Amino acid sequence: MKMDSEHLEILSVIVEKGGLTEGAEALGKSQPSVSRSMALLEDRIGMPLFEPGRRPLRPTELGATLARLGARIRAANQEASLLVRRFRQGLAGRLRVGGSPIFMDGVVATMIAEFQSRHADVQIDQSYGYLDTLEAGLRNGGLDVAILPLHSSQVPPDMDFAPLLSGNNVIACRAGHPLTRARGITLADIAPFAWIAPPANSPLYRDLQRALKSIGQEDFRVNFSGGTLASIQSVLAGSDALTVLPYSVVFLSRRTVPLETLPLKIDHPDRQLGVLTMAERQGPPAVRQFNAFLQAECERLQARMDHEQQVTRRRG
Amino acid sequence: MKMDSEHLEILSVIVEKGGLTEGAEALGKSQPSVSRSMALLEDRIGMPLFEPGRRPLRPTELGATLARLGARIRAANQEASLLVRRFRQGLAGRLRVGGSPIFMDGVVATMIAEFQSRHADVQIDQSYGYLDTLEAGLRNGGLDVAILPLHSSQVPPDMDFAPLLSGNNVIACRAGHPLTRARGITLADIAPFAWIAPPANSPLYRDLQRALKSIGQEDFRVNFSGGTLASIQSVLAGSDALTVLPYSVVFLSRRTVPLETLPLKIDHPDRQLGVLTMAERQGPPAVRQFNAFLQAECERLQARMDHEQQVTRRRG
DNA sequence: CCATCTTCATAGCGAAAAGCGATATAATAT
DNA sequence: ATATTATATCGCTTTTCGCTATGAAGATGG
Repeated sequence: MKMDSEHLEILSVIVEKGGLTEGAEALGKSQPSVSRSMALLEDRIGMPLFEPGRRPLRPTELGATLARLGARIRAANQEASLLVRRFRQGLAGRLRVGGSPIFMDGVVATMIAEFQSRHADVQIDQSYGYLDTLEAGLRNGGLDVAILPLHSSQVPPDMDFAPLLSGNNVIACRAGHPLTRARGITLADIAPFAWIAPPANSPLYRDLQRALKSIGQEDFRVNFSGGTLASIQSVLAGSDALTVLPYSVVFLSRRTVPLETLPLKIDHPDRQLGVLTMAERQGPPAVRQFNAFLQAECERLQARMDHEQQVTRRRG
Repeated sequence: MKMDSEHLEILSVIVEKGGLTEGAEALGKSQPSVSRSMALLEDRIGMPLFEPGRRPLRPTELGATLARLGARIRAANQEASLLVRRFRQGLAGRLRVGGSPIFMDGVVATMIAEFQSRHADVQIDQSYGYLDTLEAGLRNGGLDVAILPLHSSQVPPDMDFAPLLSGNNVIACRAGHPLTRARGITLADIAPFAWIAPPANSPLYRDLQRALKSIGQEDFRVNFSGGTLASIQSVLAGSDALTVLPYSVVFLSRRTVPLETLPLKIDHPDRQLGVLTMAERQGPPAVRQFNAFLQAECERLQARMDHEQQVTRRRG
């Protein structure tokens, strides 16, 4: 014998408030309405919920016990309402974000921290991957957003790509590296130094190949590879090795790691770092909030980077 | 924004069963019905509960979270149904029973133990009092049943009185008391012995006065008064004092306390021990169960007492 | 890649319920 | 006794619920 949860909730309010009239007011309903609801409930269970013939309506033992259960139901319901409200505002939910490792670690992670502080109940699942993996993740619903460097021609037709930052790569080295003292760097200057290579299947690795080829160095010596950004930073800072990194990563890393960029023009790929999402599915509000947040943060970052480059250019 | 608890319950079943069709079946409803309920819920909260365009219907993050809350609601609802069922059968509830102290302690308490073993979840609140207190208790709803000795003329018009046992009083003494050896007891025989008196305002006290008057003894010496049955039994068993008790109390007490009754005919009041209840209000099932139980137990007790008296009479 | 199967959504309709205001009735207070 | 307050009932409309029938859209298997 299933009973109406709504009725139990009404009962709990009536018992709590101590009367039909007050209960009805608290519920935002008319007194006759709740009266009839209770009459219906009493009919269904076939037992009185209130002591008969008492004017300050007093619940029977059964009524009081059911009212307690009604209160439990009401609490769950209110929690549900609250949850929905927070969800709508993007303050709750789950956000599955995947992206290329270096950029995720070097740029996005710092922004996620800030995002979390404003949207405390958004759970973020971060994962790493390159275009094919991320694309599949978006398609099968395992991923809400993907963050990676992409050229507009590579964007699948059923997806949207929102650029965040220019994809400029630079050659990075430790601060105080011998090469940073040279004025005009030549191929011969960099030839002696070993290289730190990103994972062999990463776009960044291909960028490295291409960059070196563009300045005439076909062959290069790799002394470290396969590490995530944290390892790369450590090796970079502790040796005279060189590597190729997105400028944005170097820019942000310098807050904690003493790095510099070599004033060497390399051929950087015609790509932008950006956010790839499914076109139709605009996702839960938390996703939209996150995308908007990333956009804003990256704009600020881009401005700071542009400013610094002007200063550097004036000086150098 | 209040949401329909019923919808949350349906959602929880659907998520649990893994599909609309199976969920509908589990709920005993048609598939279109639950489909529409979910559509309605989605409209109200303005967000999707299920991933769009997926055939083995999969809930969104929000849907899954709400489903958990729905499961909580459903559990409370089921508990309520169970409670009602138990209540209807008189297996749960609260029973407030008041009565005259001696009879409650000596007879009713032994029966309550048996009742509790069959109706485990009936909580019994016992209290003591005489006619006026008990009547008031019944009237103001503080008491479900009252158990006391009453003459039919004393029954208030708005109440019912169900007799349980004849109200015969006897003079009780310890087993092996000097008087029990005498054949025909005279006034002179009992004159030397002191009396244990029930509380001065109790009917039993008036019975004592009346009984002694009926056998010619106007004046009597009281050496113990004011105790409950347990005390009276102890004093009785440990001294040569006499007292007046309902025969049923003496009968049952003999299982644990060595008592006898004097073969002295006393004028016993024209009353019966019985159950007084409000006429209209037939109370919750637990109350009815209890009344019926008392009735049956007392009938058995009466039969045993009648049997014993025949035996005694034949022997004596 | 097409046929088919399963699963879900929609339409249409009758019954039940929930909502309201007006009003009757009953219990307490004065 | 009368006034007051609290609850129950009535008549009515709107919303929701339930069903059957049917359409649409993945998933499946050749």
